[in-house]
Amino acid sequence: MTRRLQRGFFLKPTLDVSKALIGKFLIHEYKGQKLGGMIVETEAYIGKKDKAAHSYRGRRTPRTEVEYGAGGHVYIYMVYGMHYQLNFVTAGKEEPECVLIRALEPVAGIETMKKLRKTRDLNNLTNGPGKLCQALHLDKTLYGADLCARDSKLYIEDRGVKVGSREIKKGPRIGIDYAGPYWARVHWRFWLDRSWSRVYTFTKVESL
DNA sequence: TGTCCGATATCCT
DNA sequence: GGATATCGGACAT
Repeated sequence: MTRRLQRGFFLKPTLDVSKALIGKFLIHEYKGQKLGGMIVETEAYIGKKDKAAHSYRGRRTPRTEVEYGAGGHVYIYMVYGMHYQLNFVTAGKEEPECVLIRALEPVAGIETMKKLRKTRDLNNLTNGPGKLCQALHLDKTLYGADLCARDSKLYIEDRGVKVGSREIKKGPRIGIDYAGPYWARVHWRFWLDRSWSRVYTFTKVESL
């Protein structure tokens, strides 16, 4: 049984949504072909109080605007001038919270994704937030897109994969040292322990 | 208008 | 493990 996630899925506490997304399938229909895979790593950004979030203390700019709207919309932006980062808006209106998608296990359209990524290495295809955007051809044009719209080219599927809570590991988020020791340490990153993504994860943790 | 620097990836040694 | 590519948002001037 496969079904697309509907609005209600995203209108919940952001940490819950971050964990619930593990094991779901992110699909982008690009040039008539499905590209995507199973979500295996996420991070929560809980606006207002979270110093690591773009919407810290309610910062509201053209970039963060979509975070103040309804859950289930896409917040995507560029970092370091060359990588995109895919996020989903969560929680209620006026609460600027979101989930960053950090890694997938590639499942659909693998050959096309290899071309987009210019690599033959399956283990290097979607194991990072910038990499998965390149593999699925996600860019600024998707800013504000509605994952729950009937005609959306980007959506999340529940394909019936069961993930036990014990299989979900958690740890500090990546690359946010600027947020100070407290926010850099909260365990708001989640990953599927059975996935190869743990290799990526553990490497990064060692370097913290 | 100008400056700073980031929720990274890659290539090199 | 270290350098560096390369854009544009945020905020100060």
